[in-house]
Amino acid sequence: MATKALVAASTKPLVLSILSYGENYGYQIIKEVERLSQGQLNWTDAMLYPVLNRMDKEGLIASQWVKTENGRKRKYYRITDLGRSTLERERAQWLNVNRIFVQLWGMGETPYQPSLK
Amino acid sequence: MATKALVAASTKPLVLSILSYGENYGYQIIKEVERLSQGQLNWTDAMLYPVLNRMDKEGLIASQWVKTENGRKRKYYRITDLGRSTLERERAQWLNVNRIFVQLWGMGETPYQPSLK
DNA sequence: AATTATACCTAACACCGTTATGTAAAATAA
DNA sequence: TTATTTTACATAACGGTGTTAGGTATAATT
Repeated sequence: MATKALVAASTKPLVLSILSYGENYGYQIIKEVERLSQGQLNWTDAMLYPVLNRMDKEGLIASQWVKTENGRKRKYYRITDLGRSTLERERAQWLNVNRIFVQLWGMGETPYQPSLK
Repeated sequence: MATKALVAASTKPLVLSILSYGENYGYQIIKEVERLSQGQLNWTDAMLYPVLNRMDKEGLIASQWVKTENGRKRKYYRITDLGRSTLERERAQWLNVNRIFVQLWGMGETPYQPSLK
C-alpha cells in the first residue's frame, strides 16, 4: 500500500489520465487502478466519489447518468478541455519531481553531487 | 510550482534521500532542494521545520545542535537505520506509482490498454 | 544605520484520505 | 428460498499536513 500522501498526489492525475482514454464510471475506475497497479493501489469508494464530485465541480470532468440493460444506473464521467490542460500541467510537475528522485537514487545519467557546505 | 499534494508526497522521501548522502541542516536542505529541482520546488521554512521535527520524533532522523565558527548555531540532522528502511519502502512505492504513469502516458514499453466494459 | 541573508520556531486555516455508515439492486451461494 | 457477495453511489467525523502569517536572533551586506 502506498502512503496517504502519495495516494493524494496521484489520485487526480490518475483519474484524468484514465478518462483521457474514454469515459468511465467510479466503480470501474477503482477496478482499473487496481489492475494497473497490480494490486498495489486499492482505492476505496469513500475516497474516490468525493474526488469525482470535486473534480466535476472544478470543471475538470463532466458527468452523466446512464441506465444499463440490467437495470443498474451508473454515473459516467468524461474529461473536459480544462481537465486535459490540467493533466498536462500535473504531468509535467510529476515528471520534474520524478527526475529529482531518479537523480538522488542514482538511476539516471547525471549522478547526484551534494553541494559543499 | 508543484501542487500541494505532490509536495506532501515528495517531502519526506526527498529529505531522507538527501540525508542518506550525509548529515545536513534545515536551511541548507531547502537550498539543496531548490538547486536539485532547478528552482521548481521552493520549500518554505514553515513547511520544512515541522516536518523535520516530526521525522525526528518518529525516529527517522536524529538531530544535534552545532555551533559554527561564525557564531551561528545549526541543527544538524542525520538519517537513522529506521529512516533508511523507511526510505526504501517509500522509494518502492513511488517507483510503482511512477510505473503506472509511464504506462498511462505512453512513455514505457507496454502501452496502456483500457479494460473492456 | 538599514536591509538582507541566515537559522530556527509556532499557530490558525483549509484541504483531503481514512474509517464508518447508509441506501439499493443484481448476482451468486447456501 | 434465503443469505451473502458484488455492484454502484453517497455523506460525516477525524486526523495529518502544506499554506499563510507572524515571531526571535545573529551575521553579512548595502
